[in-house]
Amino acid sequence: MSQDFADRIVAARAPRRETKSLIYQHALRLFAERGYARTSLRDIAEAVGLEVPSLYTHIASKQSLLFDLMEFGNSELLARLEAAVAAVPGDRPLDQLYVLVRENVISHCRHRDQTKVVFTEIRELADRQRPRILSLRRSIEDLFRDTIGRAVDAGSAREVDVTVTAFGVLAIGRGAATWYHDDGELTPEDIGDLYAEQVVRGILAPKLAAKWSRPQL
Amino acid sequence: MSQDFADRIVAARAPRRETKSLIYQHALRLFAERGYARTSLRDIAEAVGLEVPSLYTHIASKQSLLFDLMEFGNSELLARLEAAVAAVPGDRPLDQLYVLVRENVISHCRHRDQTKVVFTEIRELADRQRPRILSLRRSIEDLFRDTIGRAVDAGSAREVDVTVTAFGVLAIGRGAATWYHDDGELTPEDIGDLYAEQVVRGILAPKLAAKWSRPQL
DNA sequence: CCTACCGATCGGTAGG
DNA sequence: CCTACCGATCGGTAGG
Repeated sequence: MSQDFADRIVAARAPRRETKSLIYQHALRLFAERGYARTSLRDIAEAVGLEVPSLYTHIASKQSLLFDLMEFGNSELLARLEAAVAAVPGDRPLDQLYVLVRENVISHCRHRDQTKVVFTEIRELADRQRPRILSLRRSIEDLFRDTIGRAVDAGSAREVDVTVTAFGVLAIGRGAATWYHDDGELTPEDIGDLYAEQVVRGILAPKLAAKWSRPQL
Repeated sequence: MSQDFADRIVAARAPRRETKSLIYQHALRLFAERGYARTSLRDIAEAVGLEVPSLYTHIASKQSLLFDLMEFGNSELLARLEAAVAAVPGDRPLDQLYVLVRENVISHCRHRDQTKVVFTEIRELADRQRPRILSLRRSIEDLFRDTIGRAVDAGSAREVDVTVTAFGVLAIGRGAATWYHDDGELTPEDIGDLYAEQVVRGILAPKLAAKWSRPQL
């Protein structure tokens, strides 16, 4: 066995974290651009600067790569949203909804690749992997449902269908990821404020319409 | 050449319209379920009850099948939306917006497979085919932009960003296609009314908030 | 981390 | 509308 061969086998047994990170970065970008089914392991390997079999030092399969990206993407979004709600007192549900919608829009604009992959490629997961991702997604939906529900219960919002309203709000955020560009006139914060105000006014109790104004954050 | 062979060649030269229709029906369903890239011509042929080469009596290629479905889906939606707006006088832009949002939601709920394919598979089109589809999509967007813009100009709506608002409304409709089920409690019309009211109230001039009510259709 | 390789599947064609 | 077939590409493995 030559020195060269030995070095390469050692490299395979002591995988570099940096390489793994590059694999995930390029996989996310390529999955978002072309879709999971149209991205081959050859594409990913080439982007990273490896041969295909070398990828298997770092990942278990193409599918596990997708699963990891989807789990991280959903978890990160959920954490951001929970932090946003927690920053506003619970007795002001309309303001909580405002920051929730705003943070959701901002996150989707800032992490467009994550959004595209997370919401387009669910059907590509194995049946065994899917429940975990759906569960995370449901937690996000529940956060919106709960906040809207408390605004209704407090009499600050009209008696809207909580689930349908929540789904509409979530769709607006995902939509932003499909058209937002960094070189546009509006920042993610601008867009977040714009949608948050429309959503709150859309369900606001009419008696509050004249005096409601955007929360000072 | 046997009688049997001759019959089959004749059948190929005189394709039945019914067969072509079945191919498009099953292709739409399968593309919506699994995605274009994950649907093989073998899947489609099997669903229709043919062998793969027989498909080519009716279609030019897999890609042309997708293009035809996307062109039809977008054209049909545009026609429905234009009809909805035209049914309301032009001097009532808020009511026009209401019926526009409502019809958009209803159409997406009723034609979920079309929605899924039309908005997910654009990247699968050839560069030569894509402009035609993007042009149809832009006409739909313009219809919303124009209606919202006239509501703003008339002073009935706040001075919102017309494009961002239109994209939000369109996203809500597309979103409905992903979660609506025929066996739910709400009809497409219910959901259409719900979202239409939220959208109109969301941009309504505050001075009109107390007295605005859903248009009688 | 690489070379060499494999079975499966793909869209599509030839020819009748 | 079918049988027979093809070159390209896929995810992944053996072995060092």
